Amino acid sequence: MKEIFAGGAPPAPAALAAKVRTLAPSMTRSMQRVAEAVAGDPAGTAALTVTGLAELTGTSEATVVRTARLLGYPGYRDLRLALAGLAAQQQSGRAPAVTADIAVDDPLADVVAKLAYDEQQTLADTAAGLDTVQLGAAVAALAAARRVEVYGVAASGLVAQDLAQKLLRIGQIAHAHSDPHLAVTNAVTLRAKDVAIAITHSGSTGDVIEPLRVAFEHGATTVAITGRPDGLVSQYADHILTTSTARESELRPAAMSSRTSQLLVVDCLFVGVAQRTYETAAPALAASYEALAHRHNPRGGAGSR
Amino acid sequence: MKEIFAGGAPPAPAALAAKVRTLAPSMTRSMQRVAEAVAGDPAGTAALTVTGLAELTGTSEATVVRTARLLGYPGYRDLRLALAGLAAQQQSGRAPAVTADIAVDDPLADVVAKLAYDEQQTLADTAAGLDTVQLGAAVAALAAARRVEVYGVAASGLVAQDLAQKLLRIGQIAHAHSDPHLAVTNAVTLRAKDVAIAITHSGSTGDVIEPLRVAFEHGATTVAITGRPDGLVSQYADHILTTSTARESELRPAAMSSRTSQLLVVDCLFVGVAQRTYETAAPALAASYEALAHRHNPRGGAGSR
DNA sequence: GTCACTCTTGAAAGATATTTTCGGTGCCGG
DNA sequence: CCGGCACCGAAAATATCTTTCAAGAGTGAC
Repeated sequence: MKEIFAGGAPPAPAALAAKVRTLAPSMTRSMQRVAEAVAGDPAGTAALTVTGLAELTGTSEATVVRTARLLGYPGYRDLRLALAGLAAQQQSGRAPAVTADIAVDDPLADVVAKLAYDEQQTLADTAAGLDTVQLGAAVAALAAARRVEVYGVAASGLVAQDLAQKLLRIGQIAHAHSDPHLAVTNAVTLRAKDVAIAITHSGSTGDVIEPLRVAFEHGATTVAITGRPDGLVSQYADHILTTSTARESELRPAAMSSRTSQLLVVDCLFVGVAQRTYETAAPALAASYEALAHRHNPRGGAGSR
Repeated sequence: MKEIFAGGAPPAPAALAAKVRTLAPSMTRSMQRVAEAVAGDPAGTAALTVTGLAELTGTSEATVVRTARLLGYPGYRDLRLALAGLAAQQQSGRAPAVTADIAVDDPLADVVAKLAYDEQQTLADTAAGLDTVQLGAAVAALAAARRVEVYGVAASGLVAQDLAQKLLRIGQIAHAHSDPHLAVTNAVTLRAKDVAIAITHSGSTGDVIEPLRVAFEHGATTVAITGRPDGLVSQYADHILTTSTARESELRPAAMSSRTSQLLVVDCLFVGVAQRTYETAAPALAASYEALAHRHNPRGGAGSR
């Protein structure tokens, strides 16, 4: 046998190109061709079988295997695996361009990446900026509430509904209102120990502020979820939960990231309340799950096929 | 800042963990064991041959190959290459970061951090697993649609509304339906060139499948947004957009992460359509913004104070 | 409870891919 | 011109992967 030397050094990940250069002089012509192909296009080479690579380089399988050995791998199979790893690394290496804004001519793959990245960023910002003291106070109020009313319009209206749905599932009496008139009508009936929550990104949506003001003046505990803690809505809020504001653009309306941010806050509220009222929340969650199970058609779903 | 970190949307090989989670429910027991081993230790399994992995998981070679196929690879060889790539990526990009589940006695700060992290993870998984070809097809159908109807109930109903709201803002005729009866009634009126979209995490929500089926049979283009691409809903869908499935727990209902995932898909659809119909979408967006401006009380809101 | 049926599974045969063997070829120096 | 030597590739040998097939497990109907 030829003696592989190299002190039995295990497969070299990224150092492969360097190794090729180092060992090139000690290689025969055919092996150099193989090594060159490998170093030049790891990704492409990783897709080939021994035979394929042999043909590509105009050599034979035996030579390919010999080259792999010389590079320090037990055989071609292992070289190929290392190559796949290298290719993946190179791939992930060049992909930081997602910070750019979304353009009209961006391919869909870029759109997906950028949106995902932006929303991840929004989540991180929101989590970092959320005041846990205020959150704790809001959770305490909710956990002790006799009744919860949530106000929000448009995109924030959906978040309001989401919160109400969640609270309902853990046995709280909660409703969401998108109709400003009905919301005010509803707010009038609130008393102490009731909780009113207003959700508005701008902090200045009159249709949402108004019911919160009424609730506030009737003695209910009020919470504002807003991206502008200095907005008008805060005047009538006992507890203020701040959502983050991400940059927006023509193709990325503000509603998109504010919604993500609001939903995280809502989730935090929900989990917080569920923790506090665990005794009743857990069975309620289980019960609602049970009750809905039959609505999901088992065929083609559960375990089959 | 708190450093929740994120790491943008990972490329193709990284979709593997997400894919395993998505497809796990539709796997047989033996295949699940294999998938688990693969997802749990990519580096370790990449070093094994079919036989080795079969022995490790206590199954047979055939099962290993079947699992590889289910995960979308032509055979075990290719899965192994992907695994090597994934391992290399994990190696270079640090942070496996296995966050613990949310406990009843977690302090609020932990709850916030865990929820934010989980949702970030969900976003990354969704982006990685989203089929841009299917997405492109769905976008094309929407852009050319005469009318768009979106079906969803409960949590998915809110996502449906979100999509409808967005499409409305760029001048499309879109509506969301949560009432199963009305939804079917509505679906009957659809024709070719109309688009129907069903949103269901389980893929087996009868109340949502039914209207989609009707729309499908009436010649409309149908799209399913689901976490279970093998579910019943897919039978009536021309295009299937897969959302990711995160692990859930008692205090973290599935609805939470599925909603995050669904919303990302919806956003991608929206931006895609906006790009395609930029000529009409841009002015429509601007106009709707203008029309709502006066609803935001200037005092204490916009820039003052 | 039993039967009929489908789905799941692994053993083994079959097909590919990789590694090894072995002999041919060309290049030098004598 | 000839023998020695290193290099190389065809083909055999081996390892690995894929497919087939029949038995076992589970399930629903009656």
